[in-house]
Amino acid sequence: MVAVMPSSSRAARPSCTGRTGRPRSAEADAAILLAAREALVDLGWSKFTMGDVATRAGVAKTTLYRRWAGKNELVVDAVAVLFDELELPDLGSLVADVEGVVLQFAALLERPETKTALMAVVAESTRDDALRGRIRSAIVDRQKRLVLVGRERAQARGELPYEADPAVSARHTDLIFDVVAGAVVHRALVSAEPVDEEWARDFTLLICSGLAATA
Amino acid sequence: MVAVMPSSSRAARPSCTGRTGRPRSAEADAAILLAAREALVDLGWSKFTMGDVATRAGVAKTTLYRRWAGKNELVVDAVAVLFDELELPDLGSLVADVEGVVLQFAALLERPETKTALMAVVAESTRDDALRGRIRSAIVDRQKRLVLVGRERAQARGELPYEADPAVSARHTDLIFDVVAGAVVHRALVSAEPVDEEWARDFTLLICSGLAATA
Amino acid sequence: MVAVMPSSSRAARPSCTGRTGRPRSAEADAAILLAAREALVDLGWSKFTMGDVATRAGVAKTTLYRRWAGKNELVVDAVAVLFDELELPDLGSLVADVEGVVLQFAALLERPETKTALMAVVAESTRDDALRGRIRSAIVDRQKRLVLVGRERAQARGELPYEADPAVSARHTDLIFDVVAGAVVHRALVSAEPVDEEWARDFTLLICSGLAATA
Amino acid sequence: MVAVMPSSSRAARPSCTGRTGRPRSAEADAAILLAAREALVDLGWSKFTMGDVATRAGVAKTTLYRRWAGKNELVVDAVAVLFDELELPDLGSLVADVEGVVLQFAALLERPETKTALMAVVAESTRDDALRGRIRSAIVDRQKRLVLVGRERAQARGELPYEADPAVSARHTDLIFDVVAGAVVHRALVSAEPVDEEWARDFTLLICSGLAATA
DNA sequence: TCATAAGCGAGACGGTACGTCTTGTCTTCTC
DNA sequence: GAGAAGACAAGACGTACCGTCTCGCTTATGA
Repeated sequence: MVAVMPSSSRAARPSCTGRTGRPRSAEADAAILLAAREALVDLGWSKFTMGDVATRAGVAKTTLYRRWAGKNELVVDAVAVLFDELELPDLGSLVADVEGVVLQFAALLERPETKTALMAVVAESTRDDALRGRIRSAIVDRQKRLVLVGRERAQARGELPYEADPAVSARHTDLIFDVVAGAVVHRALVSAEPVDEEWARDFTLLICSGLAATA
Repeated sequence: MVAVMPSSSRAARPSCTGRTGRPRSAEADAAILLAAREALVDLGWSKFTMGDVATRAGVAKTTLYRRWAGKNELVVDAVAVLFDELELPDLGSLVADVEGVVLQFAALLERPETKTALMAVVAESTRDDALRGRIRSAIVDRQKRLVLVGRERAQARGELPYEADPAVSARHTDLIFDVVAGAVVHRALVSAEPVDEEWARDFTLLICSGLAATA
Repeated sequence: MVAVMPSSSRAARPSCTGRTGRPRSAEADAAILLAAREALVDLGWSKFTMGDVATRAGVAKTTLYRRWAGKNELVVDAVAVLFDELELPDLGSLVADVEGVVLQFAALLERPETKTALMAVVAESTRDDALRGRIRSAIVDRQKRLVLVGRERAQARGELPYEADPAVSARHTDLIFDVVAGAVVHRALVSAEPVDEEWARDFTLLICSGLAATA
Repeated sequence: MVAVMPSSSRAARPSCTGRTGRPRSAEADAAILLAAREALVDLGWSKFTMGDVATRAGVAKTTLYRRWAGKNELVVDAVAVLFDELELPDLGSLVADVEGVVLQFAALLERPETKTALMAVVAESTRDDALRGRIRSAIVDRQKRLVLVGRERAQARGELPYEADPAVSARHTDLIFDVVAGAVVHRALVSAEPVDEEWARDFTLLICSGLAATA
């Protein structure tokens, strides 16, 4: 389990530079992110409003806007922490590890706050480079660790060969990440079919066979 | 290329049932869908408004709401037709066919109207069963034909074995569809990296190897 | 009691000039005016809509607009007939006659359709000369007969002198009409106090004393 | 001339009770009432819209709705202040005073904003008790002062006797108010004839004769 | 008798206003 | 100077009516 940085570390700089005046409340930060997740659960993305989050958090709207530029940024931060809970189980084989993480990821995407928020912020990010960058650094890149760890374990076990060229290795990492994450997301949210053990087994078999064959 | 049904066939109620009264204008239908695509290109999802579409189409807002319940439904119909342009090229081998359709799909996702709309309506559909059904019937299920055609060709060529059990076959179709579509969408929209020929080749190789190995 | 002309006689000319084609339905006319009065009772002026009247009358909106230019005109015709029911009772003295007609008029203004419609169309008529003319000919001028009859009776009884000059006589008629109608309307609708027998007696006494003194 | 209370004192809630938060703008209040009167002049009642008033006042629609429940309430407040400009001239005799105030009132009713608004809000008030109360307190009751002052002066001059019983006195006040206001309004707005000096003289003579005779 | 012409019900149409909601900023007072 | 409260400008929302239109049908005459 990767250590989770305090969520405020992603928010707009707290009062570091100018040290005069009342410092920002750390409690407010936590309350806002929690309230944002609750609001996502209760309302979904399209009825999610900044005013509602402020009310739930017992905070003034100004306090939200002082920390986040808008609802997109706030929701990215609110949801990102959930993704950090993912971890690669060590089940003794590549196939078992992949299947385990697929099911973990599917469980995460079943949570209403994740389900409704993830696609929404990605949609917004198609027109907002800064938001895309935020999603990438807060969510996407952080989870690539799972692929890296998985490959290392498989290599240690002798299931996959070592790759000498770091560029090829990075390309490989990205490819696997897109395939796994994309397939699970598509199954869960677009096809709207359950990512159950059967599907996970079929999918894992397909991918791992491909990996083994192309190695 | 699959024949495209007239867009009004997807709209709420064409003047089929009730035969009295003034019939709905087919021109209005076409103008609205065109205007909706233009608005998506110009404004993206979050600035897309029904009023703006009405103005662009030279139509009253009520005319939109008479046909579609809201912007979600309208956008699904406006974008669905673009997906019908996809077709599986016959390039002589499974690998080449898959690579071709991956690049086609990537080109479609590069179009600003598709890029911005697809994730947005999927995000909304997580809270709206009717919308989910509409997406499925207007977009998802219609494109599974690509997988079916591809498999048939590969089987005819001897690249893949015939599957006797129709249930297994359907599971297989869904799996491949989620893997291919999901991976391309994730690469293009979440990772926001180009789906170029190199990536398409790597991805196709991985999948086809897996398919061959698990056959 | 003055004979009431059929209401359609006030509507835009029925098919007199061009005599071919299907003639307008007289039943529709009656049904519409009745429905209009019912709608005024149920909804008041501001919620009164042409579409609602059409529905109540079991008639298409076009049928209304073929006969009346808008809701103002329709309502004037719908309520005008109610005013024609007023008549001057012959109670043996000017004071008694005036008191009787005041109470009749007050009863008419208590009816919800009259109450809500009269002020509304007068308000609209301040910006619409044609409407003002329609109100005058359909309502105001028709009721001046009450003043004329009352004066004639009073003159016959010797309570009021004969006026030789017709211009002075007409001025007098108008003055009395405005005073009586205006006072009752103001009491009933603006002050919103009951026009009961006590008020009618006080008012009649004041006016008749004035008439007697200025004669 | 009676002192006019600041118009905001009639608005729903000035920032009296809750003392936190940004206080309501007094400038906005004044600008809105002015804009409302201008809109009445330019457009009349039926084309008068809240949105138009907001635009004219350089204010958002929400700012209007925060203060007034709808156009009825706003217009009552916008027009009420004009009625406060009426005052009873002291011309030495009851007849002259009444004639003076009749002409003043007629001049007020000639103003397009008053003409179009007064009857309209009265019409609406027949279905809205709160509005009726608002009209009464903002306009009707405030102007009864004119009758009271006129009677006091006439009593001081010996033109009218003192009335001992306060109930009779109040009844008398209401009667005279309804007769004078009603007659002028009816002449001006219903009959749509000019309230000129000749009519004012005839009317005043009739009323004062009646008052003298019944005293 | 049958064409012509208007009336009629139904309901879509372009417009416009409604009253509410949300956004992101600003203003006031309190801590 | 942060924070809570809430007013503010801006503008989209989805609904309701308006008055017009376009259908297909009905009902009268008059050729």
